[in-house]
Amino acid sequence: MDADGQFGGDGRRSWRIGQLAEATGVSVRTLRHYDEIGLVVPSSRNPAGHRRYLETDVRRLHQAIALRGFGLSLAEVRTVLDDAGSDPGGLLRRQLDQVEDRIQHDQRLRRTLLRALGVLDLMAEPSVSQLVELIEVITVIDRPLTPEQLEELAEGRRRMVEQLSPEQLQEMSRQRERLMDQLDPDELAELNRNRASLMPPTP
Amino acid sequence: MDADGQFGGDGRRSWRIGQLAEATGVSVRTLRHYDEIGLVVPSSRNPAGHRRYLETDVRRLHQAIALRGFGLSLAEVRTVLDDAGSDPGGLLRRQLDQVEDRIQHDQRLRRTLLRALGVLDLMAEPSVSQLVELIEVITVIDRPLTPEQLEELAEGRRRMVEQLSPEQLQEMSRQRERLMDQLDPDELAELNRNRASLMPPTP
DNA sequence: TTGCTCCTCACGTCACGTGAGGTGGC
DNA sequence: TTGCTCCTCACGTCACGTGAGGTGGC
Repeated sequence: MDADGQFGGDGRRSWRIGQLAEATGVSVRTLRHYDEIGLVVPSSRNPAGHRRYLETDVRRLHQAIALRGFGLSLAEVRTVLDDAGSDPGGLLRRQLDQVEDRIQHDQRLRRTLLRALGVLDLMAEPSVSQLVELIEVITVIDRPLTPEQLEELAEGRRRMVEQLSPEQLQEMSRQRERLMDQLDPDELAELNRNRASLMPPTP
Repeated sequence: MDADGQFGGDGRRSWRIGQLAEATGVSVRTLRHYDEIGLVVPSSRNPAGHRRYLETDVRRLHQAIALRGFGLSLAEVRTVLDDAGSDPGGLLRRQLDQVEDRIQHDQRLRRTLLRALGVLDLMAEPSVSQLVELIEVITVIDRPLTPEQLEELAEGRRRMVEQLSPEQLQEMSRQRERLMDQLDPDELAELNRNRASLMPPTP
């Protein structure tokens, strides 16, 4: 039986590019790319020029995929695999720093988005232009709203509500419920805290 | 005084591209790029072809920068600013989902890196090739090490230590301290927990 | 013999960075 | 007059995706 592989004269298993892609979850194009840049070059080709990957190539590929998963660029992956006397502890340490920075940044972004969702809910018929103003308020000012801004929001809401038909009002409340339903309890709690924090501090 | 701006016949302030870049923190090239793709096009040019940004352009730019900060692509920023009847709540919601996914992914990666740093510390003279094997063990297997693997690590350590001079041993311990010093208390605690969890469960 | 897999170009993507070579403005 | 700022090409980056057009393998 030799359905998913092939054995050379030396008895060692070899892989076709498609089989290897399937087995590792990367694309055939990716394998060709790694070959092109010399990162993972198949040990041989068959007479027709088809790539034949041997065990040693497969191992190197697995290593490359793992390192890439650590966030290394392909150039960095190459220097590590070719061991340019680099320092593994420092390498991991730098990667750790990068991930932690990105987590920090994303957590700030997450809070901003939750805050924006909170304010959006205060507004009547939040049009995109209003959203954009809101974003400016939140990101540029990044402070609790002034009483005037709150009044402006409330006034806009009143004006809109007056002009809406009962059906439109119902639709709005349905939309709002849908939005709230999509938030998990943690997010909802944070959103409510944010909404409260938008109000200027009571003296 | 007209040192950092210019007023047209209609009395409205206009900005030169360099001033605007300075004020907003984006590069001049970025402003030219936004002009090229029609995202933020200056309202006019002076006779020599120099871009003149008016207040309205500056506002649009601020909005674009804010939306880009939310992780939108420039194409998405454009559709939002040009209001293709898009739905702001859903937009924010999708962005929130994306950030939360990325946070999850990065937190997993962070744990893997900490785990790898922990194992690295168990090894003697961690060469890059050992690091790479380690990575395979951690990412592919992702389970506590077997007694055999632990013994292999310990054996490698013993063999290395035997061959090292006292100076080399001292240098190694210095390096290890430096590595540990760079970790904050939270990370150290997690690393120690990880190191403990690498051992197979005691029956 | 027929699909299926493989091959090599080669252009496209995304958001700009980076010169090259030249002209206007204070 | 001298810098400084501005201008327009136009290629480079990064890790592939996506055809186009053709050939080998089971």
